[in-house]
Amino acid sequence: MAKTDTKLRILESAEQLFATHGFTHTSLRQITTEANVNLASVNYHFGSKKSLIQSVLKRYLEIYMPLLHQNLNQIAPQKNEIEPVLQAFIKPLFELNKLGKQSPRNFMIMIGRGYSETQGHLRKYIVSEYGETVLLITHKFANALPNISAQELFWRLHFALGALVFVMSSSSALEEIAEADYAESATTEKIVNKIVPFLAAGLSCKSQ
Amino acid sequence: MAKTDTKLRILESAEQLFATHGFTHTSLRQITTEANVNLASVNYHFGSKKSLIQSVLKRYLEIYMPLLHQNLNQIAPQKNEIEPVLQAFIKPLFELNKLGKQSPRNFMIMIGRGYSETQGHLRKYIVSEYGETVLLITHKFANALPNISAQELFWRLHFALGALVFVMSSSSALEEIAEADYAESATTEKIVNKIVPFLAAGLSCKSQ
DNA sequence: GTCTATATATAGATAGAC
DNA sequence: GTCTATCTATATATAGAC
Repeated sequence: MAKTDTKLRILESAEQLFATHGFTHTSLRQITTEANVNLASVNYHFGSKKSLIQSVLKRYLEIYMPLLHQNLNQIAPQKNEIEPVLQAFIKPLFELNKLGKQSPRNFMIMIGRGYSETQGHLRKYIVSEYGETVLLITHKFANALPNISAQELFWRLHFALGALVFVMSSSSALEEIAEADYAESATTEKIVNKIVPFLAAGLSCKSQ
Repeated sequence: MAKTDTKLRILESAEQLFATHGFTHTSLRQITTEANVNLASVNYHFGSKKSLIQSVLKRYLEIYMPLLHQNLNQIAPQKNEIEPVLQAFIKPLFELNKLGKQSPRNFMIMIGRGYSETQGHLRKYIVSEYGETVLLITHKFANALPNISAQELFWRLHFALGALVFVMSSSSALEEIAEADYAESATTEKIVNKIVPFLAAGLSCKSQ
């Protein structure tokens, strides 16, 4: 066990615990115990807990956002063809499997928590750091949904994000129920496959 | 200021703070300061913080669930007529306005937090306490969506719940953005009106 | 029922030896 | 870079006077 990977060990344990229990429910003591490193090493390597949280999210965004950008650039969605756009979000999500088995799920949960627990800081960070990709996102959706106004699209995209984040956050509880009630093993990938047509229909519905 | 309403004052302050900051982010000191009562009175009236959380949720469920049951009984949804079913959930939600202006929003947020912060305890409580209404819910949805299997419906209902809970939780941040970017005042009621057709389309989409 | 004072636990952060 | 020991802040909960 090389001592130089202390920083990485902290990142991996923190990610897992943040996704499971939330940022504030997770103590530095839990993280360092799980990572098998000393308590003080978090502050040595990251400065503070807040900075550790940002590092964990950054690690994902640095992989995910360029892949998303690339995928979005490769599609030319036709009118009302929304599923290819959604797939451009899904495919790079599962590229995160390379970091760890639970990473796609953890990433989504942290995005959700970043929205509701950090007073919009995460959204501002994404816009400032990945502004071009954010523009590309709205552009591709606007192409696929030319009849939807910008503000209507704004709300629908957040409904969609919410549905995804919520099932991921509650997925351990929901998976248990699904398995008990329907003898169905519900992996992250299966849930995502179920949610794509749901979101596609919602995003492209007629406005009243 | 009658001293007998200490219990009510605690409930109201707790509700507001729980919805804004979450259960664990809210301290008994914050609650009692906000309610202008003594710190020790929470434990006198409720026994513990955990029990206070349950009391706050109970207060809403006791009003909401019978109204929901009644509304569901009054509809006879035809095939693919999903909006009346959704309206049966929405209408009693705004009956909670009687308790306070922010109550519908707070209730939804607490339902969401109860799902992801309490390891499924809330869901078990609802099923055990309002089992008949839960059965009625699945029954009405099954009537409106006869081609959807039970487990597919299970997931779709949770996607819908997630979308609703997420926009409510993030609504203060999202409202700010919506107002800044689209000069649109986004009240809880407006958001709900936007989400109903979105959810209706998603719930009744064709399975792949 | 309400108050003060305090017990008890646990959090994040840091100083200083190695 | 890593460790022990500890500081400081804050949390829930309670004992006991009034």
